[in-house]
Amino acid sequence: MSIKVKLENGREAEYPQGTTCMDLYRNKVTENKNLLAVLVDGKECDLNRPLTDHSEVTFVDFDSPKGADIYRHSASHVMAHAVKRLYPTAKLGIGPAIENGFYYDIDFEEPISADDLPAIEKEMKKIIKERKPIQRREMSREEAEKLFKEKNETYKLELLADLPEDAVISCYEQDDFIDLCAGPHLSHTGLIKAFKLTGLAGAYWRGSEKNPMLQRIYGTAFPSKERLQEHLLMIEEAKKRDHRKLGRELDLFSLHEEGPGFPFLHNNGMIVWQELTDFWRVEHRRAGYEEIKTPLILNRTLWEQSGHWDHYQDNMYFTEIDELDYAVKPMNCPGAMLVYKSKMHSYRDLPRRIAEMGIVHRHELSGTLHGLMRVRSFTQDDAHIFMLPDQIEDEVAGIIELMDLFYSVFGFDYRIELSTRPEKAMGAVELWDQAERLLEKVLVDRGIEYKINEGDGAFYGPKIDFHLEDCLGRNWQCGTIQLDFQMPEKFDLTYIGEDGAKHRPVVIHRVVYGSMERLMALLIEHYSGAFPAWLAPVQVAVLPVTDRSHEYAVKISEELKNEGFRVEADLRSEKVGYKIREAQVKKVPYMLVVGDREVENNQVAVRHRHEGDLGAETLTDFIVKLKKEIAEKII
RNA sequence: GCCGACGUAGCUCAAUGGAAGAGCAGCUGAUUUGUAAUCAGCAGGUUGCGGGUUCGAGUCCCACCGUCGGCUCCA
Repeated sequence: MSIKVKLENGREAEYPQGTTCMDLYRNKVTENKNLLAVLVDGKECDLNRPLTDHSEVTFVDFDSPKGADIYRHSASHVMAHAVKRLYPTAKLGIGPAIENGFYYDIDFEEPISADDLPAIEKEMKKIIKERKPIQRREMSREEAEKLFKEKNETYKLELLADLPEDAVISCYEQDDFIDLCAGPHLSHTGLIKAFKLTGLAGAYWRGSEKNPMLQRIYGTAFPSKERLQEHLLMIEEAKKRDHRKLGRELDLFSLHEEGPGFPFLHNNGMIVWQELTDFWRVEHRRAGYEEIKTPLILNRTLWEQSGHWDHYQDNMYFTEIDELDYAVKPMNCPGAMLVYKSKMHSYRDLPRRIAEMGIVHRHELSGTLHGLMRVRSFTQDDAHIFMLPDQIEDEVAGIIELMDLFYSVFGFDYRIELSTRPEKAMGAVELWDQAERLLEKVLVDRGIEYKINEGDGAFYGPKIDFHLEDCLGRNWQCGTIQLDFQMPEKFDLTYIGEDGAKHRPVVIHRVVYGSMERLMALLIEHYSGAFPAWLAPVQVAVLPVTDRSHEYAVKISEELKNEGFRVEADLRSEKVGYKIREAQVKKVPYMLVVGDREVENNQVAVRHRHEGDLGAETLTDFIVKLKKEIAEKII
C-alpha cells in the first residue's frame, strides 16, 4: 500500500507505507544538509520513524524553531548517558532543552562538584565519537515499569505513573543507556558537534521545596565549535553590562552588608531616578491620575482587614508602637483604600485613578536577592483605579496603552503574561473566572500576544504581567495590571449610583515601571550604562586642552548649567586624550573640547561618546540640538 | 529558605601551611598637552566576622554574615 506525502515545498509524492523520512532525505527531496528531525503533520518526529499514513512532512534543522531544542535534548541524553557510565548509581530526574541549552536533574549518591564536570564532558565526547544510534522504543506501561524498576530509576517510575492512561509510552535508547522520553531525538550521538557543560546547581525535584533537592547540570550545544564559541563570547560580553558592575563603576548605587536587599542610591543614581519620576508624573497627570502618599507603617487591624495578615504575613516586617502591633507596608493598596473611603463617591466621580510612588518592604528569602532586580525594599509606581464594573475594559486598555508609551520611550521589548488563580486565592471561584475572562478579552480584542501563566495570580485577583529581559536573558516582571474584586468587599467601598443606592466599585491595582529599583537595573543593562541624554547623570563634559582655555571652559559650563544641562568641566592638568578617555568610560553623551582655536572662534568642538569627533560649532547651535535630543528623549 | 561556589587595598586580581603583593583608582609634585591612559614619588590591609588545628593560618577545619550561580518565591 502506498501513502501520499506532502513536502514543505508543496510537492506531493507517493511512497510505500513504512517509508521513513530518512528514506525521503536519501531520495533528495530537500536541499537541507543539516537535518535533525521532521515535523509530521506538525508533530515532531525522528527521521527514522516509518510513515504510516498520508502525511505532511516538514524538515527540521538546528536553525528552525524546534530544531535547536531537539538537538540539545539529545545532548542532555548524552550527558545523562555519560553520568550513568561514571556514576552507575545516580538516579535520573528530567533533562529537557531550555533556551540556549539544556539541563539534566540527577540524584547522585554522593553529591558531585563542579570539578567533576570535565570528566563528564570527556565521557560525553567518547559517546559522541562512538556514534551510537539513538533508537525509539515504544512499550507497554508494565514493560516500562519493569524496566525502570530494575534500573532503580525511582524518579522515572514517578513520571511514568503520572502519564495519562492513554499515553504512548516511549523510551529512547543509545548503547546500554535507556531513558523514558517522548522524543524526538537525533539519529545518532555523533551528530552533536560542539557542547559545553556550563553549570551545576541544586534544583528541587519537580520544582517543589517539599521534595528532595537534585543536582542540576546545565549545558549548551551547537552544531559547530564556532557557534559555541560565539555563544560563550556573547555571554562574556553580556556580563560586562551587568547592572551590579556598572552601578559601581558609574557610581549609581551601592549595596552593603549592613542592609542586605536595601540598596543605597548615590547622586548619579538619584539623577536617573528623578528623571524617571518626572517623566512618570507628566504622563500620569496627562492620563488623568491623581497622586497621593500614604504611611510606611500602619496598624495591624488594617492588615487584618485587607487580608495581608492571613495571606502575606511571611513576607512582612512588624513593629510595635505604644504596645500596639503595626506592620511596615508590603503593598500600597490598603492605604489607597483608606483614601478612597475618606469621602463619599458618586458614580459621576468614577473612574478615580489614584497613583502613589509607594515604598514597600517585603521579606524576601535571602537566596533570592539580586542587585537592584530583587530587593527587600523598593518603590512601586503604584496606582489604584476605582471604577464602575462597566469601565473595566476601557481602563485596562488605557493602562496597556500607557505601559506601551513608557516602554517604547525606553526602547524595551516586552512580553505579556496572563496570570490566573493561585492556590492560596481569596474569594469565590466564579468571581475569579469572570475576572480572568475579562482580562483575556481585552488582550484578545486588541490582538495582543500573551502567554497564560497558570496559578500565578496575586491572592486577590488575576493579573496581566509585563516582562522584560536582563543582559543575560533572564526575565523580570515589571508592569502588572491586577483586577481586584476582594479589596472593595473587605473595605466596604461604595459609590452612589444613578439610582441613588450604594454600589460596590471594582479596583484595579497597576504598576508601569513595577519597581523603580528593578527598572533602573533593567535600564542600566539595556543601555550598557550609556544612558540617553535625558537620563544621563552628566550630559556634557567640558574638556579644556590647556590651562589657557580654563576661563572659557568655565564660562561655557556656566552657560550650559544656566540652560539646565548637567555639566562637568575637567580642569585638571591632563592631556585631552586622558580627559576624553575618562569621560568615555563614564559614558558621558557629549564632550566639548575647547582649546585655543575654539576660544578664538567662540566655538566648541563636539565629541559624541559613540560617534566620535563631530567638529566645531557655536555653543548656541549645540544647545539647540541637545535640548531637542533631551526633550524628545532620543535613545 | 534550599544546593553549590566564592569573600585579600576603593576596583580587578597575585601570594607550596613559613616576611601580605601588583595594576588601575587616590594623594603630592613635575608637565601645558588637540579627540580613549604623560612621568616620578607617596600613601593605602587586624586577608568578611568568630572560634579551632598547628611551632606557625590569607591558605586547613567548624559556625556565622555577605555575595555570586541556580531552585523555590516574586515587582
